[in-house]
Amino acid sequence: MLGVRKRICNPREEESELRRGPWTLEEDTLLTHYITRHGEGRWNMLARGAGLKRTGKSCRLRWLNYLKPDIKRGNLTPQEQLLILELHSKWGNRWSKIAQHLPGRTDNEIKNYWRTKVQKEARQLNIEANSKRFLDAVRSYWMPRLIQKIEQASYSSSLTTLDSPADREVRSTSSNPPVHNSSPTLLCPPESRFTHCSNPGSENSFSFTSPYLLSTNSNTISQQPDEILENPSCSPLLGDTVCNNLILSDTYNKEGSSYDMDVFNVASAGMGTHDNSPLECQVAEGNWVFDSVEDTLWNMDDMWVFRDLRETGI
DNA sequence: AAGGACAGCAACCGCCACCGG
DNA sequence: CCCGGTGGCGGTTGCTGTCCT
Repeated sequence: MLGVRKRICNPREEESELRRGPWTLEEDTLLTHYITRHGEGRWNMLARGAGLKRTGKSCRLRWLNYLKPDIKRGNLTPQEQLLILELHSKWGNRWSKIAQHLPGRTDNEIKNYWRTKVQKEARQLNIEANSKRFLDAVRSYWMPRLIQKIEQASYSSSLTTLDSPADREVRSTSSNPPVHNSSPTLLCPPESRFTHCSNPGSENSFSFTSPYLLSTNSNTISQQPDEILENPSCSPLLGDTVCNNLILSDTYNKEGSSYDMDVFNVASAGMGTHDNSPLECQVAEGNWVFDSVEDTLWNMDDMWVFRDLRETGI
């Protein structure tokens, strides 16, 4: 598609011969230099002023999604993925609103993530991507799974820095380390994990590093979720606030979901209200607990083995 | 080695809200 | 109030690289 010219639809476009398709390095340079000198805005004028044969919209998109200096590249962290799941459950496909809470990430990137990763899973499960069933699946399994990863990463990094005898004592008496258990079951039910995450200052808890907390430590973050900003009762324990708002807001504690991860019937957790196709969900070969902490990219494929009961005839 | 399938993602499109004349 | 320009947003497309057979 390189160098593809826009279809000539009217005399004005014929006159300007607007370019389409991938941007060249030269175009990027022109746009960047022009914005550096003159700032953003008035994109149609900007495009002409910069000598670009592009629409203002195209220039805006290129700048916001690719050229802007604070754009963060690379895979989404588990924290970011967790945040996306939570915010999407609240706001739906409000990508730009969600992106406001992920510094350096664009709405386009988040949208692509959702479509390629999350919706793909929904298709494989034969669940409507925005259905209540899927929302429940996300809340009940994928989000706790991400939290687990975050916890593991946090604990792992803390081990590398904790080396005094006192620290070792704390470690040896801690009730919360991610014990390497050979059983493919949860170390503890999500409720208890959330409990100790709600007390981040405790000396013997390994802290759950919430995405909001991380964001607060970032130089670029300027916003927090609306609830936190709007609800004065959420302070002063930020970790507590985060946990309550982020995780325990809805179905976790209310629905009495079964957390027996060996075999889980989706319908028993309040799902299956939209169709009558109960799914059997199994944790894939112990991955729930012992995934490599270095595996920072959340791979849903290794999380669950779903079988449609209709196929198995159970 | 070749080519088909698939995933990831940059870019485009259409719609809509806002704003100034 | 109307209208045209502009920008923002969500949905969609299609190119490219990678994996698989």
